[in-house]
Amino acid sequence: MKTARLAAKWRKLAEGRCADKGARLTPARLAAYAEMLACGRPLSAYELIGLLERRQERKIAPLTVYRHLDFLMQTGLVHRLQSTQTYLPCDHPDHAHESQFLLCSSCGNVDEVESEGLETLLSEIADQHGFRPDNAVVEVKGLCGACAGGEQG
Amino acid sequence: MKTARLAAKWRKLAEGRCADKGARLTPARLAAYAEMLACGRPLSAYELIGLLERRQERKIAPLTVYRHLDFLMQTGLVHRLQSTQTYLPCDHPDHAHESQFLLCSSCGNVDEVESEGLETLLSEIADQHGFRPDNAVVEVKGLCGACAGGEQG
DNA sequence: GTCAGCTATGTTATAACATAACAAGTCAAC
DNA sequence: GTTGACTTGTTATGTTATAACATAGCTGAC
Repeated sequence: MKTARLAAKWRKLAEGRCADKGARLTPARLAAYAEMLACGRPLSAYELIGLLERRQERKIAPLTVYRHLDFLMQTGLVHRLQSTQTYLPCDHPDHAHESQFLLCSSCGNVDEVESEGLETLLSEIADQHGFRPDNAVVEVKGLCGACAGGEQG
Repeated sequence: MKTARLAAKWRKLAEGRCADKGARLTPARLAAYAEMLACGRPLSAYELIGLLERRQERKIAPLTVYRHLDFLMQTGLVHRLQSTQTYLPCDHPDHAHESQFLLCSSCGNVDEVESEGLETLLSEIADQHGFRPDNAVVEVKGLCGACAGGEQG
């Protein structure tokens, strides 16, 4: 199978994470992951299908790719951006974590950040409302430094 | 047009908010809003279409309802839950605000909360990353008090 | 009042996102 | 090498959202 080049470091991390969970990082799954890493920006599922089809020169059914995405999300290698319905490789696949995202409306770049303070505060807020939190979606839209800077002059 | 009953208080608030913006709260828009309020839980666009069709005994095109939803979101009367692709009347339509949501995975109930502290913290985090925030999606999934309590015994 | 221009709505079609059901292949354990 | 679980392929369909264009209705200038 023709796959995008994937830096050894990332492959090692991905394999490690799958091994931890007894999950099989098959060639097809690795190919999807590699393509996402190579792309460097969030992809819709159908964009990913297109890239994989071009790379492998064959048709790939949506369901196939959705299954790969589900797998990669479960292993923590990939995140889904709820507000744009796109998928993005995790920036810190070396450890489990909750993530928050800064999405630039101008260039489309996405910054994945981790803030313990934010998680704590969210827990407190939930607690005040008698709510037992499981996981939180935090996606901030705005302008990244480069785009905001360029705008101001 | 047959529409769901809408408490005078809510209608006044809605009319006020539209008047402020020079926006026209037409019967069709009001009908969509009233249906959402009457329902009391988040609705998908197509669920809303179904309710409106039953109420008015005629076919309604998706685009029509999406337009009403866009209008209601712009005027701040309705929010979209990104993580479930559903729509929910705002709990505090008397003033503009950013909102955070607590979504119960068990009963489907959604609590809309406002936390200045959270907004401040999000701003700080954005700032640390040279990011200029515009708006933030904050949706916490978990169990509401009632459901968490029932589970524990 | 009526005409022009804007806003809202209706209609038909299609794009984009996601899953269901079932068959076939692959891999690991025994 | 057979069994059983997991993975992938195939076809079909469900769900969410928008495009393009026509019609209707309000609004303000005259």
